[in-house]
Amino acid sequence: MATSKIPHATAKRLPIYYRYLHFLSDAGKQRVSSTELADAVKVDSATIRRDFSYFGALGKRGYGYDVESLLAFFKKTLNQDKLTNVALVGVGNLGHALLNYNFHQSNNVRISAAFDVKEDITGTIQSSVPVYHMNDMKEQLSVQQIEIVILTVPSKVAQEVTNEVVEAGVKGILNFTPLRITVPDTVRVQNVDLTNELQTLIYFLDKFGKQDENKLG
Amino acid sequence: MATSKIPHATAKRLPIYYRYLHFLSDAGKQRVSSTELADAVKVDSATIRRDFSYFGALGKRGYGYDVESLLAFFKKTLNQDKLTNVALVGVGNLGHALLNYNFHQSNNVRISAAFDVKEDITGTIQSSVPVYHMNDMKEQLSVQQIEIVILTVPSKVAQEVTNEVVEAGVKGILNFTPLRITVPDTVRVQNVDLTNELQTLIYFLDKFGKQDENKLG
DNA sequence: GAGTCTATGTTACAATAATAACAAGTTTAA
DNA sequence: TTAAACTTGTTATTATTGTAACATAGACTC
Repeated sequence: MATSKIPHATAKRLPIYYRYLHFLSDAGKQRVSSTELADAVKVDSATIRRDFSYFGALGKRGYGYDVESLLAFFKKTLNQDKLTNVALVGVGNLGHALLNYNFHQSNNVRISAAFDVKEDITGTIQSSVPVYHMNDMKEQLSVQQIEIVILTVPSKVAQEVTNEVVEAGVKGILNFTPLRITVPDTVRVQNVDLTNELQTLIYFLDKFGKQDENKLG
Repeated sequence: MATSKIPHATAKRLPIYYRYLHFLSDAGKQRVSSTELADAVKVDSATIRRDFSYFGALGKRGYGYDVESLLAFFKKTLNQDKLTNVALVGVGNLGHALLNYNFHQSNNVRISAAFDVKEDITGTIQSSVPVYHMNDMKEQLSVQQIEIVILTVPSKVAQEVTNEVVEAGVKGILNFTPLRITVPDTVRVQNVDLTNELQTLIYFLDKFGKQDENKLG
């Protein structure tokens, strides 16, 4: 099957396409061209056509892509046709915000359990999500057959907690801690590093600034 | 100057190196090798040496890198030696979490102003940050000479607000909205798309799952 | 229904990034 | 002081990603 050798770079763009198709569909648009898409998602039109072509001929020459059928195709490809249950580990500032964050809106994802050590919230329901004590994590993850975990614990305990969720059979971790956690290669980690993003922005900004100065000088 | 042609991929890794050097310094370590670093930050040791070499010869053969001097070098390179003031636009769930998020801890960044339209929080101070009304945004951004903005507004108004901050002279936007905003090419955008990250993770997970099945079958 | 127009899918090319390999300094130990 | 061990910096190689170009299939017009 062709889908087994989708380039990483392509795979990362699929959700972006998917979301914009959703938007077009909601707006009642029937067809869309790669150029139009390119403008909206800021990806070169040739890249878009190339990305799509890995999945076969999804469009029609001289016409473009049919919004509904393309949307349906990506829905299936991105597993958006079935609900994915995930767990949130660490209900601090960021964790709380993610509980409220509407992953479910354009995304068929639900946070079905949260875990923390703080006695004042364990046993309660936060933003419609039950919060369990970390002691019960392994059991709950197994029972609920949760394969994906959002990690928002303090970095001090990040590796320790990671080991635990891996033992519980988790296969994917969305890692919000600044640490690069160690996992067996059957487990996939996606890092979201807020500080990094900001620092990178500052770094590039400064470079640009200097260039501008040169131009002026 | 060599620093003007640092590859993008390298630049994105600099903050990761910086943070780990910080950790090593705090732990009192004197020296570190590329292999050791590689293990901690999950980047190939050759890649690390290559990355570093863009900035000149930072290490010593047969010895490794001196933690303190490397840290000092990156501190300067990443502009961590001076405080960067940023503004937060949109004080919703995520915005609130980011106000509490400790950017300042290992990062010399401070959120010095926040903006929103909600009358119940404008004029108040949230997590030690004054919240202004969106109507005063352009003025405040200019007065406070803020060049970087964290964008956490509803996607509906994302482009509109973007235009405004750009007019106010902002040069970098950390975009948390799922929309790919349009800016002049003097402005840099760094996208942080939480839904995307999660979807990408789900996508890859599914592919791996299928592969495993094949292996078993 | 023939001709023009349009936008895909693909092929060829260019740029960027990652990895491997190793020569050349430095350290360390004897 | 010498040699073995180590680790960088760099060069050569490979892999990945992005962009350009265009032939081709199909849509649209009259």
